[in-house]
Amino acid sequence: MTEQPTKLSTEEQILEAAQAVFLEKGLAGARMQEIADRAGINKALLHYYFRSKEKLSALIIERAISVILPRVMAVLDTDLELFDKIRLVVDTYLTFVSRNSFLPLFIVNEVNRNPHFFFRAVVEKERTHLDKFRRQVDEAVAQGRIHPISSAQLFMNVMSLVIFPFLGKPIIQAGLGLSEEDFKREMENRRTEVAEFVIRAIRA
Amino acid sequence: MTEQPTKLSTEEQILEAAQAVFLEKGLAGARMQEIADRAGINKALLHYYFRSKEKLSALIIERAISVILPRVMAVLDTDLELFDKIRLVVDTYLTFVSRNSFLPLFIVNEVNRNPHFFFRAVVEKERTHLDKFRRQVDEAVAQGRIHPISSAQLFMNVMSLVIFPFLGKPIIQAGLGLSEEDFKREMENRRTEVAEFVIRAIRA
DNA sequence: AGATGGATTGACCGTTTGGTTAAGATGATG
DNA sequence: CATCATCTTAACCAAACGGTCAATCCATCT
Repeated sequence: MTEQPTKLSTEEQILEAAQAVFLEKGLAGARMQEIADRAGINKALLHYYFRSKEKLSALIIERAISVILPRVMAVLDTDLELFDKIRLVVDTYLTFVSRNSFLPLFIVNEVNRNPHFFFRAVVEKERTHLDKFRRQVDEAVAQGRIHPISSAQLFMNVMSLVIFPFLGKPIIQAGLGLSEEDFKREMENRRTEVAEFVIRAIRA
Repeated sequence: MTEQPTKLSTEEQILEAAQAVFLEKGLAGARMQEIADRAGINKALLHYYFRSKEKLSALIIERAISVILPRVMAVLDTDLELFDKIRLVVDTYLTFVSRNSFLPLFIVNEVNRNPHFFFRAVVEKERTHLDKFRRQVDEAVAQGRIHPISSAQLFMNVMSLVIFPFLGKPIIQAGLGLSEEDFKREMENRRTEVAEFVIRAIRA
């Protein structure tokens, strides 16, 4: 029974602690001391590995984005038929974010606070995937298979329906009087309901 | 031509400056010095009017929420037929937020950071309005006028479609390659498109 | 003019914050 | 065992921060 919980390297311990604190407190609210404490190390060591708060936070932001963005983009890039693609992207995203429910708020926050960084570092290489989705939508409209809708609006709608509930969780919970379990159950329902909602909205 | 831009009282000047800084930098990122500077006053005077950062921020948060929440709730409380109600709430919200585009991010942030405050201070008195909307939806489902959908899911969907684009603006802009004017135009389109999207999705 | 009381200020204070430094562990290598 | 680079620490530092204070300003009233 030698306790050895897959001992993480100091660097990995720091990154996990940093991610936890940054997601919880936000960029400005996070303290280097707290990150060090949670990583079980000294504050000096923290600066030894990652020279400054800025560099550490930039790393965490990039890590957070690069973990979630490709997941969605990969689905949008498949050759699935449009409705199935919508079903899959909704399910993929909701499944993932349910296990990382602080991520959306953090990303949305920092991307708004520093759009340029996000724009250049991550999106420009991923835009091709979106082009494929856009053509697919335009084609379906042209063929009369779906109601006239711009790909931009449809993209926004799917993103909104999938991401927002995690950002607005306390508002929704309070507004509807949902307990933690209630909310979780409703989120589970969304895995199928959102896609069908969208499909009913656009099906010709 | 006596320039006199409706000279605000010192207190009002402070509140406006505080709101601007808090929305821009977030709660933790905002500095009392910057608020004082923007209000054109001394930092000591700032504490003379509002004793601490906490009390000032609590005021701004409450102000922000109480400005936007009743607007939506009032619409949900009207006797309009369901589809018209959806049209109106979408239009009302989008019109208002377009002119206060930093508000949603700020509110979502602080409500997540301190849900209890939000829950007790604001929502409990407003939940009655939502009950009316919920009954209306349940009734429409029972009568077969709309597709089976829980009022919770429908509420989340409308909220999502209306609010998220403002939170995810940089992501959407980058993803779709929209200029500032492009984005603004798409948001203008949403004023009518979102409601019709929702109605198509639920109409039996 | 003098007194009163709220509004306003510059100078100051204690604490917290991100960051540094110099001195030691530690462990692999010759 | 000596060497050397990598880790790790306690102690420290300057700057920034929220907040306070005594002193002034200034309009109003007597």
